[in-house]
Amino acid sequence: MLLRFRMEITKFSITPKRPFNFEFVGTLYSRFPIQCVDLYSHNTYERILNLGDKLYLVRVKSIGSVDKPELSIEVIPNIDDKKLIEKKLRWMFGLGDDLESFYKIGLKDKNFAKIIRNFYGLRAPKTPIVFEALIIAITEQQIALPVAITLRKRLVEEYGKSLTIEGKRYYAFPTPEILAKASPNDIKKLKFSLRKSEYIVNVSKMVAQGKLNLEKMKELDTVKIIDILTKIRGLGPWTVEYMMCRGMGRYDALPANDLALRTSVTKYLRRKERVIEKEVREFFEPFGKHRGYAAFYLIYHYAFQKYPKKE
DNA sequence: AGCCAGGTTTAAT
DNA sequence: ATTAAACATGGC
Repeated sequence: MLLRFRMEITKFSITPKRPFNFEFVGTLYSRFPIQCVDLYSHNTYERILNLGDKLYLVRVKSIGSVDKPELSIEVIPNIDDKKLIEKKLRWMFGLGDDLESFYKIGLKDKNFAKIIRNFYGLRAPKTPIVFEALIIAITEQQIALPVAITLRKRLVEEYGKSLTIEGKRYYAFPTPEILAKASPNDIKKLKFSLRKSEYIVNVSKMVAQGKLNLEKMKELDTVKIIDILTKIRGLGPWTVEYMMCRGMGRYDALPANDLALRTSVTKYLRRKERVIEKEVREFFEPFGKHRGYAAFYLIYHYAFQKYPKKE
């Protein structure tokens, strides 16, 4: 007779600071039909977290409201250290972000205030570790977002470890160690350009060998981080600044040369010709150290029009 | 069918 | 110090 094991589940809840609109998490991750690591459907966010070299599936649902947020969490398999998961999730959902200060500045502008009201409680999502944001940034260089996401999915399914739960296979984002061992030609087979493949393997090696500690770099000055990282082949200013926002939560960084951002600012200012990087920087100047957050709001204001919410 | 999309490097002027 | 070409896919 067969015994069926039921995987043990850890359950708990998190009370975020208000405002937090959990639905926007879903909108962000289900905008494109292609989903890979961050999954969202049926009002539930799911993803694999790699903690202490073990994989966990985390499921998050909202059981509160924007002004009285409450999240219910499930972790499979059972984990003793709930605090560790909570800390990660608070980071990933941007629950510690200073929305208040950002809103205070943004509300001064009549038009920008409209965007803020539209996206009230939207928090910028962050990757669990900086490395993931860096690889995502490299993947997204110079190609359309849906294309980049397709490529990323191939990379994840080729190199990410996976966990099968309730008959469904969930992929973790590939670790630096795994990508360090890959050959650029293999990654090229996934339809990456050879250059990007080389960038990815090279930087993964540096991280895996301990020559580059991205987590530790969070403490450095913005200029310093950009200085150090842009010396690495394949990492230009855009890539580093994007990584700083998405992976380090450093919103004093601004990926000002981002084409979508330039387009967004152009539309906002009702200009005919696409503004240049310098004008983007000037535009976000009033936001000070929240400029990256303001950029995030503006870009999504227009992105939601271009790629309307699915489901 | 052709142009463009959330850039960076290398190699010319 | 600026400018151009190469990289390469997929969506419209």
